[in-house]
Amino acid sequence: MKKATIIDVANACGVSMKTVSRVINNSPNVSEATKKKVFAAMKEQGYQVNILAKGLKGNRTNIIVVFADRHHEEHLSIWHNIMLKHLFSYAKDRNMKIVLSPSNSEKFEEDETDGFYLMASGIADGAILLENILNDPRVDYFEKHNIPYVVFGEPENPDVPSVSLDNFDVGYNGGRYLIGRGYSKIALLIGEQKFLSTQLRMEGFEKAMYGTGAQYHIFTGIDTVEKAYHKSKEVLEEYDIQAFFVSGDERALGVYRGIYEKGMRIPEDVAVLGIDNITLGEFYYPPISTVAQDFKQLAKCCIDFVVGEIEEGKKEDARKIFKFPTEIIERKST
Amino acid sequence: MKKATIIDVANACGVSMKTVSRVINNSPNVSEATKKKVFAAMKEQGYQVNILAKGLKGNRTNIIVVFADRHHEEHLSIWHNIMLKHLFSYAKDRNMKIVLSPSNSEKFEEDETDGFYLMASGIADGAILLENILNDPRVDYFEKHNIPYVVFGEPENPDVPSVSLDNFDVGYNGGRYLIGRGYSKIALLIGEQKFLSTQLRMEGFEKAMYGTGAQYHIFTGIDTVEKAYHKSKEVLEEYDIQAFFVSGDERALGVYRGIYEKGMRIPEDVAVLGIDNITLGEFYYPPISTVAQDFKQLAKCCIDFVVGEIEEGKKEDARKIFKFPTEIIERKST
DNA sequence: TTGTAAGCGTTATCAT
DNA sequence: ATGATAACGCTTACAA
Repeated sequence: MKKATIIDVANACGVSMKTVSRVINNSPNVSEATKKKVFAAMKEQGYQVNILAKGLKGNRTNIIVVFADRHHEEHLSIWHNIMLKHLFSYAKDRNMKIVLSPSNSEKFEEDETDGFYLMASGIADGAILLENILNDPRVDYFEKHNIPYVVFGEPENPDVPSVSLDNFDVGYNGGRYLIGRGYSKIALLIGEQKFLSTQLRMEGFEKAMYGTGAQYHIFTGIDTVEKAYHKSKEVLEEYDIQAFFVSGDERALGVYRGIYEKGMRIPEDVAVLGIDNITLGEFYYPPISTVAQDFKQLAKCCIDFVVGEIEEGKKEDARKIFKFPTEIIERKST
Repeated sequence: MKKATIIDVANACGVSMKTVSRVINNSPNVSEATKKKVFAAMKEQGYQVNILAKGLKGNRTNIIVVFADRHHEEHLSIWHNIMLKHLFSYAKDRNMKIVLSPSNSEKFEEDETDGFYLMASGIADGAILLENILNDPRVDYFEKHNIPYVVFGEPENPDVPSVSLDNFDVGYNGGRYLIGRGYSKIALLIGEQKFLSTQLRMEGFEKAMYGTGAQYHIFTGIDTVEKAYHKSKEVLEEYDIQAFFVSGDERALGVYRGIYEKGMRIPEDVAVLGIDNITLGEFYYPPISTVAQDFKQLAKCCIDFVVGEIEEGKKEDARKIFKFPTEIIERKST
């Protein structure tokens, strides 16, 4: 069955294609009568606007692409699930379509298989980059071609529009909280040090430790559940630790296993504090205390920024760095 | 900066646009010399094919859309993460782009925000529906418009191309395994009964129990971690249970919590067997035994089927129901 | 209020 | 082996 075009609809109700076009885009100058006729014919024929044709003319497609990096191949985490949920749902409120596409920052230009191709063709009006890559060449592309975008993550470059947690605050908040709860021998398990977010979290944490007399150890490069598991066992063997502060609730589950395998209890023998507040964390045993982020607000901010630029164009003077505070959610692991 | 078109490239090297088009699509009749020239000009100008224009001409875009249903709003689970990872990665091998889009089977036609719009515009060559919905109207759309697609999930209708686990086998395998391990008081926690996959798993499970003298209880409607948690506590209060068989490793984590909160141990007091083999399951405490599916093969099958139809058209006589066996992975929870 | 014609970037059909 | 020209479905001048 062939799809109905604007011309089919026009013929069906004896008007020109332009009139149909006007109705679709609800231009002001159409009589109510013809409008009715046209709508009827559209429904009758199951007509749907062809975004391809619309986009080819350089018009808005109302599509925003979310790029999830495929650096580690294992690209989607529980964190992504929650973020995407809010992204999808808020985009709908803003009358935008969202698609998720994998993309590799390293060779997006040659690779026809890379989701970035969608941008080059004008299929999408804007983009959200999940995960900030150092000196991401895609950012240059966006800038060069004046495409609205925002990166989610700690901005390395203040000229890049970004939405992120206040990562210093994450480390500081968590550290203060643990000190406040009376823990004074703490291990921080955190991701790769090359990321600014990692560095800031570390700095915040150290600031919180400063002057408290607490003993602390920082272990970087812990970016998978598996590494978190192994490292936690190692740490428990070598150090006398009262609490783990783990960057990422998901990874914290590995730490739970490590602790239990050492025959210790949570929180009686060792406490665990996570980061993120993923839904699943409430069902760990015991439910994990965590440095929570407001996913909904974060997602809203990303979409609002990009849609704003799509609708009103880029403005030189506009604010483009957004940092959000975090909040401690105390459950049973501390 | 304006994007380079085929005409820009053509002018740059003094050939016609058609010749450039030939080079892009590597048609046979082009001399090596011009081919070289054209490639050079393309690189020089940073030329990338415009999928929009290509698609408008009715040609292949090499895009496959994966639809994740937004029935429960919380659409993406850990299961999806793993499946998507393999879908993305195998699609790349097949030289296809994949995008994920949310879509609601109920009102995909009116809702401009629904990812289904991508299909209607011919942006994508084919589709994969994750999660099988009863009498999904989108399936009718695909059939009517002759669009290649496959649904992942137990086929309710044998005319619908589908890829799924052998769900009877899932229940049977798991049940047999538990019996074999000596458990004779078993609770099965499983999703909504309206789904055929649920029914088949139940049937398989009951078949495995049949004649063994085992006592078993089946609880349906357990489709979230939270429900699994509450139900497990309830069950432990009311019944004398030796093992839980939980549909979904992710939900099984809730059962772990329920068991521990009752002061029991896994597997000494109660065993737990999951389904899926999600990566995280290895880091539960104790690591969960599970009825495993071969995600990679499943993903491959989906892509191969859809790409096959895209390339060779639909064939009436072709096989279109694919069922895959499962395998027990024994870890420490049983 | 409505219609006509040109063009967006590509590929297909003819020619040469 | 290469090139001119017409589509594809839509929007946007510009007319009427």
